[in-house]
Amino acid sequence: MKLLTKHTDYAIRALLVLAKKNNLFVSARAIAKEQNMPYQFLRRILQMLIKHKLVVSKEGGGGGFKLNKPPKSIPVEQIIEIFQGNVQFSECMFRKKICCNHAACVIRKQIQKIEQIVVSKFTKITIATLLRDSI
Amino acid sequence: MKLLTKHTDYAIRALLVLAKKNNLFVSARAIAKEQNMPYQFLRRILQMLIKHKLVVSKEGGGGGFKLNKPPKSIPVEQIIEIFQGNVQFSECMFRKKICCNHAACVIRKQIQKIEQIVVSKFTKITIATLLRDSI
DNA sequence: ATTTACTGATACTATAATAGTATCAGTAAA
DNA sequence: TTTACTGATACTATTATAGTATCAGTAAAT
Repeated sequence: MKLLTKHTDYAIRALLVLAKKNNLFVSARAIAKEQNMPYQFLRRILQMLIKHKLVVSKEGGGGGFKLNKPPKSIPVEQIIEIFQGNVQFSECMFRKKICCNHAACVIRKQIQKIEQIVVSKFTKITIATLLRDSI
Repeated sequence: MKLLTKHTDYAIRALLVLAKKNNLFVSARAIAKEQNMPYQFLRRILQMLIKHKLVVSKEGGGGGFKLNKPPKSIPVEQIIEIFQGNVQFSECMFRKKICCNHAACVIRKQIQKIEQIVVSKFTKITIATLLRDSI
């Protein structure tokens, strides 16, 4: 039951680092070192975060990344969506083909309920709440 | 957020078929046909269910499988454990190595809470409750 | 100007998990 | 003795996950 992949996990930790440094640019190198993450892997993750407007970057020496919105506006749910796709409805789908019992499937309905709970939990957890808890 | 793999999904459906047929032996062939599952794949799943004492088998012609306990004593949580391993604590572990921030990790604590909720939900859903809902 | 510290973009590889297939040996009812 | 079944196990295909490597460009510092 792996709820988070490494992508998501690293992304959250990177965003927490940026949140702590407030409005300063922090380089990928510095984040990777502090959080003990593989540098090139982290860089790709940061590129994704830029594409989804969660962070902005500054090129050149002294450049790096900083948050593009307040930590309270970045729910973990959104980060999961970026790196793991839609949280709901991935069950009972198989290779783009909807499972044969789609409409009637009891199991699917139960799973959906649980997924909805998980989503609502992850929506309430934000970079801000994680930051608060980690201090 | 794939909560169930095909193994688990097929296992649940197979157990539902057996629950419906009550105390009669049903062959893997018949289950596979009714539920539109790959036959050999299902057979391996049934072997696992035997190993974990959820079903018993009868060899030879007219043989097959039947439940080894009442449907209400088979929570979905147990089936998940059999095919997907322990539901909890799989997060923040990476290749048998515990993540560096193990003790202090805020994210891990939040995930654990959510996992516990998921587990408790899946414990309440049993073959009996699914059967009831499907009629 | 040129070195240095950085990002942008993208191609590549390794490993593990998931899903599915195939085969042979044995059992028991018809 | 054929037929319909299970037991056991080896094999393959596909996808997801994780991680690496490289080249081009930018901008501050010297």
